[in-house]
Amino acid sequence: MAGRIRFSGAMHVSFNLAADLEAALKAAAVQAGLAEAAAFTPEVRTAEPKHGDFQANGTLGFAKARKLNPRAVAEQLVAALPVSLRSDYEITIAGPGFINFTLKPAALLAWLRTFATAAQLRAGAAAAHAGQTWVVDYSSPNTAKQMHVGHLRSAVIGEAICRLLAFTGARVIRDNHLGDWGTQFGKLIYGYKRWADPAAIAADAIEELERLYKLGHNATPDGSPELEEARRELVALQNGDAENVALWKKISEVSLAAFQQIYDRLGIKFDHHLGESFYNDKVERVYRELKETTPPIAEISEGALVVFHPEHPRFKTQPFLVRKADGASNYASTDLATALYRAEHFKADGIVVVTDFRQGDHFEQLFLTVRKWFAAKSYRVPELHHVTFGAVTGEDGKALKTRSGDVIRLKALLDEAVDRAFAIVAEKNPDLPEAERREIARSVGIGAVQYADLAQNRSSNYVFSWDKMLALDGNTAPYLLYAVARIHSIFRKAGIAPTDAAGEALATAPETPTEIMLARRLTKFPDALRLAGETLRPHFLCLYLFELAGDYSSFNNADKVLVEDAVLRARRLLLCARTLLTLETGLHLLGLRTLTRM
RNA sequence: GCGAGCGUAGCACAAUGGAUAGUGUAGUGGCCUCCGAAGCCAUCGAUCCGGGUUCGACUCCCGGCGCUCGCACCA
Repeated sequence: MAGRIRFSGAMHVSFNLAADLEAALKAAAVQAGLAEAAAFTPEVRTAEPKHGDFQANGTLGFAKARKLNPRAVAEQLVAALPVSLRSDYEITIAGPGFINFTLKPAALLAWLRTFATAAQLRAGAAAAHAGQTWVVDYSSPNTAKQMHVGHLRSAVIGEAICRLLAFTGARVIRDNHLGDWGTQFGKLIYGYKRWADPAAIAADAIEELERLYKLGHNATPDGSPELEEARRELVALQNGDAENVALWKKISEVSLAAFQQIYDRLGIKFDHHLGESFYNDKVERVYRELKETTPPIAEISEGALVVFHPEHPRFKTQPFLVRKADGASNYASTDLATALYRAEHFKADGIVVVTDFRQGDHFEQLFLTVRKWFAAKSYRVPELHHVTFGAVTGEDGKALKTRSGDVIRLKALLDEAVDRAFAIVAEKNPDLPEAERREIARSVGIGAVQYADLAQNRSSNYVFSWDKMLALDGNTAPYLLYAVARIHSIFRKAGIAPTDAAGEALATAPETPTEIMLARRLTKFPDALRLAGETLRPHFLCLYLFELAGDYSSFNNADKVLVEDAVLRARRLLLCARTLLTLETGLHLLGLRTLTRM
């Protein structure tokens, strides 16, 4: 994949230019005969535009550690770089010893010509996870309950991660790990059998199930005979009682149907819905295997089966409760069984679980346990990642809770987003047909909600506010979608398709400051993909796309595209086409739908 | 009590140990006989406190302060 960079002559243009520079500088260190050249890491990074396209920082540390002059080392390295590379970049040594690389216009043009389609971008990016299988566990709501704003982040972030992994070469398995088993079903069945209203179920099943759960919960206080009855319902369910199993299945079905309506709006389609119930008969093997290793990984403590991690400062005393004292399974039991299933059945190379940060301890203990267990049994250990995010909180700064009574439902949030977007479309573009305005409002409104969640990295909590989540100005989805729509508009006016490459042959290298700025930004897409994919943090891609849209807007404002001069026009149309390609590809990776008009 | 995450302009965020800490929004001042003003240009304004490591610290380490959360049978 890597290989030497060649914009001229050999006609090979690499996708990830930073990676090529890294390799070239490493080779140059050997070529230049530097002492301990093998220990030299160039540390090539994308640079601030004012400094160039890429910068190598590695000479500073390398030189200092060996009491050499960093600038002199940098000079030697640059002199040892291949001629082809030196003809593609302006190379300067700056400050204490940074090596700055700025792509020359001809090299920019060569890169833009080479990566002209989504398939070509994908082929370039696919090396990162080629041949790997990744299971992504996200959304994972509890059945019989409404999805509320607290469920949004896992769904949106999880889907973006799936798409990023798939684009960078992985086979991705989307698994919705439903909370469809456990003590709450005893109370729900108790309530259902007494107070279920068939008409209400037909109208809005989840609404009715929530009402029945609350009734069941209130009717079964701690220590009451009613609670004992609810427990018997649960035991009956777990022992395969026909009536309760049928009821449970119905609850799962209507819940899933309701969830799917939300998923459809967010562009999410799961491959599997293997909830906790699926692992009910798979926990015995977990208990057995954790006990039969030498030394045993799990032990009995206070009647429960627990795992301690003596090497860990906290988990040497804080137990991981794997089986309850009454013999019942819990969250840890099913999660252990889940990890094994994913490793064995899906042959996962990587497992990603997307939940809020409050479950951090649980997953840290889970992963520690899985690694020991798999190692002891000689199972292959997949990469294990807990992707965390901060909780969405209410005005009081406390986490939003389902029982608080004033939850904001996901459906209502999405409806509100679409309504707000519709009001703006109607105002800005009253001439569009009603149906198209509705369609635009759907993409803009839902996209704004998705983007608001994806654009920030912070795992700190944020206070829920309609205005913040539904903002349509500034660094938001509408800004990016607007740039896309304007580019489509130009191609409509020009009477050619953005993918029509025929006219591109005339295009020359970028010349004006805004053309060059835009072209340089386009070549950074590989690095944004790499960064977002490696760290499982989609906000790096958001940041890149926002900057790209900004550069495009400046270009669009400064340089007219549809001019008489055929060469100039071709040059600018090429930039428009590649910007469109990159923005659309990137936005689709985030799970957004793009528009040709808005 | 033990532990984890977070603390950056009025507000909301960014910065993969690098150069003069970037953006949005709010404020101020400009730009539509010119491919879409949901836009562009300019300007104002910030790293919680104290040490340390480093050529270089918002970032890493130590000690405080503040907020949120987790710590035995919920998920």
